[in-house]
Amino acid sequence: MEQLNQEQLSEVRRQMEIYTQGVQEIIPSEELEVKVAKSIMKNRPLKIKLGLDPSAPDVHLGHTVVLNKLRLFQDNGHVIQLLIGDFTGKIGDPTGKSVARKQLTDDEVKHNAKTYFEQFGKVMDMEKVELHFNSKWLSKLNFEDVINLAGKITVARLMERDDFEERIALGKPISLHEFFYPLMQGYDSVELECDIELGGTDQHFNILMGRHFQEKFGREKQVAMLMPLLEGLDGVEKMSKSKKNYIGIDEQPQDIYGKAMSIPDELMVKYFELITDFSPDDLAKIKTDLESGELHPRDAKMLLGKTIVRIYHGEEAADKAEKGFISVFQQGAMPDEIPTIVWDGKKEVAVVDLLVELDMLNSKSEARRMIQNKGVKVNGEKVEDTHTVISITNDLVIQVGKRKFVKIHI
RNA sequence: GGAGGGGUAGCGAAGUGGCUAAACGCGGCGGACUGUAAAUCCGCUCCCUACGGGUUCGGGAGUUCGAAUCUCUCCCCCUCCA
Repeated sequence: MEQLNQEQLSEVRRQMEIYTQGVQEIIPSEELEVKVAKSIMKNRPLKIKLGLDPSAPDVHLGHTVVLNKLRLFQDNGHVIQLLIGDFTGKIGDPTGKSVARKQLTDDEVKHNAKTYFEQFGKVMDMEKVELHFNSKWLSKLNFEDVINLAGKITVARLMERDDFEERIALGKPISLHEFFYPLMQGYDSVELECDIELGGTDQHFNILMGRHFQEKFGREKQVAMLMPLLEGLDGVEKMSKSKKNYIGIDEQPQDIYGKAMSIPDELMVKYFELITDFSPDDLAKIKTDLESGELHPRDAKMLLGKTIVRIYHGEEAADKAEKGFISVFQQGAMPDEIPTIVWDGKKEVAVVDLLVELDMLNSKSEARRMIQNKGVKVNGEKVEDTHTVISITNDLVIQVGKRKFVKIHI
């Protein structure tokens, strides 16, 4: 290999520092540096792949851990390859569930891809992103091709996958088709000739399959970059839509702020590290101040909430969200902005009916319970009796629990 | 192809003719205390025309005064052997 000059060498170091920050694992880490060096020397951008599940298009903060990293590559002139697993999605990820994933129509896939595109735009420059669908090549393989592909990997190797190992130990079933999922993901990397594949640590096995197959097909092997998984609001499970423990980047500022405030303290630092734009120095200061007690955990969390809102909605919205939070939750006032619902029903309504019609609760029984538990307020006054009848007036405010408010307009 | 085990509320799991709208645990929700954190405590957790009524225990049909519990049948899942 030709020698890098001094300037190029420091450029390699600069980029490496950026890329490796906050990454859980790089496999193998030396190769990343080689790739970056080559790219700089030959002035050829690296291709960074990110695989996406076409069935869950709501982007939340968990995704942004990876997206932020991609963005850094993009900022330095490298090419991001977004791969929509439209074909793979039909087979189903081996998650231990017996229920087969429902097949998506082409329209749904397109729609979901578009949603990704719009939401990713908040983090990266979509103009420069390459978009791919793996059905393009996977749907063309015939049975012979598939057998050939399968011949390039051993069963023993496949069974090393944590999930499979676990299920074998527990005596749970593994369908044969599930073995093909890693094969397909690996083959995608062959097709895309990617230099790096990014993903969460849960993608460890699949991403290494990319290396394996690239080698079998005589291509240059990709580097695996694994980002830590972000736990959701419950502090235990990985953030995901199905667990309902997520903060969506599309959500309202107040909601984002509020949800951020409800994360367990132990998670704060991790959130700061993975989903905010603080510099390593700032992060270090927050950490030490928290430890010394100089920074109250509550205040740190408020800073976190404000920062997240700022990133996705701007400075102004962040200020507003914080002020709203202080007045509503710390001082018990009513929020400034309450969703308004136009009421064209009767003027005199039983509370229980009202709560259901406003869609604040699912059934009258639930409404009665909620009232008995002292969780319903009308214009700030607690409703004591389940039989209460409300006279509807303009701007009447109904509150359920601590956070649900609705204002009525006639 | 053979043998066996199983499908109960969001999940896990009791219950095997009336006392079961169904124990218990988890989760979830509300309240108290707080910092919409943790811990703790209290209450709730099928629906409704609500001191009562209606529909629930994989689907359907039956036996019975009465079934999640018994019979038949269909569907689905799992384990072991070949």
